[in-house]
Amino acid sequence: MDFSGAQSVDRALGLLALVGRHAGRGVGLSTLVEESGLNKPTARRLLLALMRAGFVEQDEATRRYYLGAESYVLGSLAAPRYGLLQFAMDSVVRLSRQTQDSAFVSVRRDLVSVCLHREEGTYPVRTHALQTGFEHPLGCGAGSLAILAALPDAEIETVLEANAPVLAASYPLYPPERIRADVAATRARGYALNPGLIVANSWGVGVAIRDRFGRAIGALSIAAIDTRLHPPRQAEIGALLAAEATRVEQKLAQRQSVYFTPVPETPRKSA
Amino acid sequence: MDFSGAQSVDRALGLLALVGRHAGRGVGLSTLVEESGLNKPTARRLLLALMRAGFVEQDEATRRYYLGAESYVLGSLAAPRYGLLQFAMDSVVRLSRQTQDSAFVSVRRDLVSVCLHREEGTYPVRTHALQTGFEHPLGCGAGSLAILAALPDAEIETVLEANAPVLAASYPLYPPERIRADVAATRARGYALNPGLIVANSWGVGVAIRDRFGRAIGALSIAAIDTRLHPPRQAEIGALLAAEATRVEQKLAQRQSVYFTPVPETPRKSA
DNA sequence: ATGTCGTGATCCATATTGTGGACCCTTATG
DNA sequence: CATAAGGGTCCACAATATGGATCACGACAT
Repeated sequence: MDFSGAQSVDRALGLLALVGRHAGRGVGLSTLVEESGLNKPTARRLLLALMRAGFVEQDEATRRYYLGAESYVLGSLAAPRYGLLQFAMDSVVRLSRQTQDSAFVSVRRDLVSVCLHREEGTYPVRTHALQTGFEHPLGCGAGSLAILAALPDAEIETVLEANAPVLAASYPLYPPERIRADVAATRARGYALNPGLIVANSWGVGVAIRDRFGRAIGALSIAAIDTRLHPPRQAEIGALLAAEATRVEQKLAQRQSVYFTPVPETPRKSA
Repeated sequence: MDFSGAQSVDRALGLLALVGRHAGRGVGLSTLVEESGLNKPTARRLLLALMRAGFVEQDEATRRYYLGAESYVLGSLAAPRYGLLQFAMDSVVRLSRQTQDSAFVSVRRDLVSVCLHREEGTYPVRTHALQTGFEHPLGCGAGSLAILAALPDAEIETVLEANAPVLAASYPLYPPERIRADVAATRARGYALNPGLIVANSWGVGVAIRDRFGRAIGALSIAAIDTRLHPPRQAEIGALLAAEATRVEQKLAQRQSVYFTPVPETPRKSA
């Protein structure tokens, strides 16, 4: 038993994450096969295991795969430690109401940022470039860039290096130098701007959310078509985002201190 | 490739669920070995895989295992489908304030009920029989019994049969006939009562939460020492719980209909 | 100091376990 | 009614996980 081992577990967990990224819409087997790089029998076998454990469910009629109840239970149990969504929800709703555009919370997950929630705007022309579950390398997209820019310089370099292959392969508009420049601009401005680099005409403004120790753990952002994000409105929205980010940070700090209250070990029953 | 297969995945997912049941407190390796029935090298190897994927984290200093960020992300992505906690949170807080006792939301997970959140009461003498992450077979404990009693009779029998081994092994005070009687009493009364059967002197009152289709998916409950749960107060609390359960059900019904709005398939980037 | 118990982590020969190319079935499509 | 696209499955092959034994560390107790 050296370092690695348990390869089927790695693959299964990768699949599970993949199903999660499609939550809400559901995924077909062939999409999963394609995105995971596994082959059909293997993917299916692992999905059966995930279903046995309740982490994934399959719609009998459409045969599409969705996250299962156990995934939800697990996340709820992890919430005291990482509960960004529950504290950011109010802010996202408020932002979307105030701006009439779609608002988002994203969370940092290692080298990428994942969109946890999208609150639909009321303005009739909307961009659907970002949806719940979508992920982008840190630095690509408004929220994602806001998170990156809030990291220490050394960490930024580590992240960019680790992301280099993905960036080169799938984000042609994002060479590392461009991201470094964006980081500088973000810091100078106070908010991150994505001028339609992922989907043309779909612009975004984002601000980072930090934990009690000052580490960037996520971001709030707003997306709209380019004509609705001219510089003066950018700055306005940037200020709104910053104010809401502060509120979220306060709630987080409060709950985190509760969480770190020592809890005595207790006997338990297990199934 | 017949029906089963992917056994290491089954074990890994079992371990993951187990770590979740200890979330907040963290678990040591030996506890996991004991509770999972695996042996040390295997458990460790699987935990390494879970850590590689970010579902589990290990505290460098204490070597205890906790749920990781990916678990949280996954749960947040599953929330639109199963979001009980986010809709019940308000009610639980209110219940705990009103009664001064500890209040809980539990969710049904197949044959058991899992406590998703405990809101501490203010009354100085408190029972700690139920904590976040603990699970009991359906029928054992106030919330758990409330859920069971809300199921169709046929399903109750199926559940009791499937749970028979666990009940016999770990719940000596809960023979199936006793549970059947409790179900009848619960239905007659309108709320479930646990008269200290899991931990002596720790009583509980619970009411089920149903989804839009009338299926019991979880429960709200209150726990206190026996002297604080004499019959008149039981009934009072039962009414409070029923009122809050209705509120949660309304929020759920609303959000569920939003969820089922068709969403067009969209191209995505994946890491 | 030093013995010993509890816990965490790891080695490595064994055989059980997963792998994936080829194939079948069902449902949409022209 | 042909054809394709997607979902699901078989089975010979070999790579993979398994777990008893062992080591490493820290916390007491002597």
